[in-house]
Amino acid sequence: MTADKPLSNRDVRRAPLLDARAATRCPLRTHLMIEPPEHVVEQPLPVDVLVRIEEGRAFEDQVMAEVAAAVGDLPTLTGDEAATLAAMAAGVPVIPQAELRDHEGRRTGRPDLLVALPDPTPGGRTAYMPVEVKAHLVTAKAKGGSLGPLRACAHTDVADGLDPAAMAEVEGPWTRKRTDDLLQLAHYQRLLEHHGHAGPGWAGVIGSDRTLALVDLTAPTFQSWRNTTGRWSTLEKYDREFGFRLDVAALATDRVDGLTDEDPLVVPARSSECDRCRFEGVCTPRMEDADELTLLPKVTWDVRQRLHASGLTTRTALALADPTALPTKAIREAADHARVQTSGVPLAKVRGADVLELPRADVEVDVDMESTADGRVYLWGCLVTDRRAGTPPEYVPFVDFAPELDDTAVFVAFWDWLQRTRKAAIDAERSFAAYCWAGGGAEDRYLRLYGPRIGVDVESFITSPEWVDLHRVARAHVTTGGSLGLKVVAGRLGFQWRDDDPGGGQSMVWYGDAVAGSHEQQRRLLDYNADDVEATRWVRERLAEVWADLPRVGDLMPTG
DNA sequence: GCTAATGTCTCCTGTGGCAA
DNA sequence: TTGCCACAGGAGACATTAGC
Repeated sequence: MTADKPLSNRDVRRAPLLDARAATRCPLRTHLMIEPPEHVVEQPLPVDVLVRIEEGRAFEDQVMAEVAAAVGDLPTLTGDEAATLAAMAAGVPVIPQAELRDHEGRRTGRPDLLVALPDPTPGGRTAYMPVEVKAHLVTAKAKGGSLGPLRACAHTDVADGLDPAAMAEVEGPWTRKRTDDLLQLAHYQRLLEHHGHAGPGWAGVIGSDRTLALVDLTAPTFQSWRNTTGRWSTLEKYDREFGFRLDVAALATDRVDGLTDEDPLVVPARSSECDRCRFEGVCTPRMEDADELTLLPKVTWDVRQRLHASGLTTRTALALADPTALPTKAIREAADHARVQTSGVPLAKVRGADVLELPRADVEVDVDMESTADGRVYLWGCLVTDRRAGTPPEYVPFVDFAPELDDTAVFVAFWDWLQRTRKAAIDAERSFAAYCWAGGGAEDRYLRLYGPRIGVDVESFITSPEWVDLHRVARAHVTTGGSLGLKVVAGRLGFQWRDDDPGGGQSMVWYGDAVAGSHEQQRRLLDYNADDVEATRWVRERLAEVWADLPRVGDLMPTG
């Protein structure tokens, strides 16, 4: 299955070569990289993102070193195209850090490894499959979000030669489906085809547990766009996505060279990529000016297209639409978000939430934990409030900043204190409740991790009415017109954090300094955690106070 | 009894939210 | 950046019903 027809409808010969990320990247970013706007303010990546990237590179270096040790005689290419072509021509079994270019297809790429396959190409050359090293899981526990049964081996098995077609499927785990990984491998496969060294479509990903998972790029994998009967292979999806970016790049190049004044093929639309894109400061004002629909939660590009087709092209138009005429629940919710965003109110009651059902108790404990990058909790922070006594809330942290973290001991101290506090409340004939802002369920997950480890029954506590997820409560009652994260909801209710940048990821960086002995960063982490538990208490108190005065989302109208 | 239409249920899959 | 979870919509399997 080769790309036997041009992927683009335009003359792309002057467009720059696009790398493997182009097919998954925002197409407008591809355009702006070629035709950058005048005033781009470079936004440095968040520190925690940079740390993750660095960890990913370190992992890759380590894996590559292990592969080199297993192979014994690995050539050193470090991105040399001529050396890569020479190595392939010579049939070198494993080629690291390859560099491939395809000027006709306007492609360039650097696969981590090229591994020779047992059967040659129809042209009699050595066939290769591309292999990428990724610092994330390549296996899944179940069918959901997977490619199917796993075909896998140890990463060092590349030293002995691989025959993916002859490998048996592994019992148990499935192959995780990650679109960005798959399209990247498809990009390398097309590069190998260009040079006449492609295999039949096998590729591999070495994951964080050093499993080498084999994938078939020709297998039906993706739901065809607006086609419910067929499925596309990874290569077909890649061709469609890459071909569109080529169109975008070709037009951008022509505009830069003054050959056309045709409008760009893409307009700014919000996606998760925006948060780490250097053009975010350019696109967001444009989206605000255009009253762009994708500024609303859950309005993806596909939903936006459906709304445009029905004549709803702005947030204001959607806010004014008759809810009963909107086709799906998701779009009706998007219309409610539009009402909040266009009316300028910070918070509104969701439909059907007339009575505030917020569990309260005489003794209330707000809980928030912080954990290390490898998933061990070093801090359980608690804010205890005795509402009957009327005394000020007290922050009680259970923490270990030692280099040799004993996270189980931290949990034991936290759990014992929580149960003692609960028992004392009940003995004094007072009601008790503990609150968290769970969202993704991190607190529950860690309780279930540590509870069995120390032999205590956390399950009956988690499922009891005494353990309250305030995020769930908030979701059932209010909308911000956007995120329902603690930072947003508490902020809309007037809470202010002491630290300028109280992001969860930032705290991981502070933790590294704290473990190294920085008392300043230890204090900062405790303050940050104390603010988080104070914020959940604030949400509970303020929500009860302002509930009666909050507008109903159905009553909101766009202003201005 | 066979077939097609319809309804119900479960699983799959994509997406978003949240945390670290 | 990754990982996990929740949710919603769609697809497919299966059961039921109506018409012949």
